[in-house]
Amino acid sequence: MNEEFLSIKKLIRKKGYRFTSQKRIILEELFNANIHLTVQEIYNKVKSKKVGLATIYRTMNLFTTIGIVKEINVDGISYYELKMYSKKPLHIHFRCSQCNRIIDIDNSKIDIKYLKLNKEIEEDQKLEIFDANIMLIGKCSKCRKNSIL
Amino acid sequence: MNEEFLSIKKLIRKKGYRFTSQKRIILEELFNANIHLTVQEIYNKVKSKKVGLATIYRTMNLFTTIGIVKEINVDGISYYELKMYSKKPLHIHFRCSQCNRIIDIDNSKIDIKYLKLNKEIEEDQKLEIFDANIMLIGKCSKCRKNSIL
DNA sequence: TTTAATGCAAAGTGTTTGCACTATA
DNA sequence: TATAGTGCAAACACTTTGCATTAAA
Repeated sequence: MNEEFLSIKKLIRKKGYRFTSQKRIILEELFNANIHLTVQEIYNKVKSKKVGLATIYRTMNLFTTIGIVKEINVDGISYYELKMYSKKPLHIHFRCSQCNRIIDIDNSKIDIKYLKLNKEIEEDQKLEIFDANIMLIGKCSKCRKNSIL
Repeated sequence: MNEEFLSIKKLIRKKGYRFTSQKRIILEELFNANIHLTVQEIYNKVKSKKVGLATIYRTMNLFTTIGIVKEINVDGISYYELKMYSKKPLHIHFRCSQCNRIIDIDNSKIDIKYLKLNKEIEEDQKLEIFDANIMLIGKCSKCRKNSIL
């Protein structure tokens, strides 16, 4: 069990919740996946281990509230990904409208520019930004290649 | 009836759909509102005019497909706003996590910077961006003031 | 007149909740 | 051992769909 895992366990306890075997199993899946998962996807992975669907919903809501995961919503479906201890403080998602794949835009130079832009918005509008959901929609490199062939 | 309205009517016809009284009524509400509306909000405004809920769902799906409206999804609920002929080609939404109000970030300087950043992502990742959903989450100026008092 | 679009109600899908039971602290 | 958390099924909220009817072209 690694350090990050242990400190999440500690956080759950500190907030007054019990660290149940279900929470551990779900958390392990989030660590393994290291990408956004839907409740249904998590359920498919853990149903054999006697974890009910309602528990996953409840757990993901709890994890979102205490800041363990980040929720992004696409076409009415929620995707969750580990937020704490992530190397990426903010990141940009891209959805291909052709193959519906969701990919992360992984480029720290762009992230930094984006964070600067957020700062600018904060000053201009006199507000505070805690978080950002950015979903770009377009055609991914694979689908572009295929349409040329 | 203004020019924009007429060209949307023309577009619907050109795409092979009928311009029904229901589509006209819904379109009028979108013009009046000039802000994101949910299906339920539209329904409350038009139910007295004999427009059914299912028709609004069908119409909003059609309008989204042919590019008349833009759909943004917040916590699983879809909001629609007129897209065509809008002065703003892209715009950034902000949701206050305290009062849950959604506001538009209206600043063309920021929009231009954002569009440039999109160009950069396109080149970096070899993809094409058609559209962007940007939702910033934080505390709005009003709630910030109130929490100081 | 033809047939796309509508209204209604039923079905579908993702999520939440009440309650008896289980297991953590 | 006390009570938060769970599994299950029922309830919920938003959305889609089948079908008879209506109205646009």
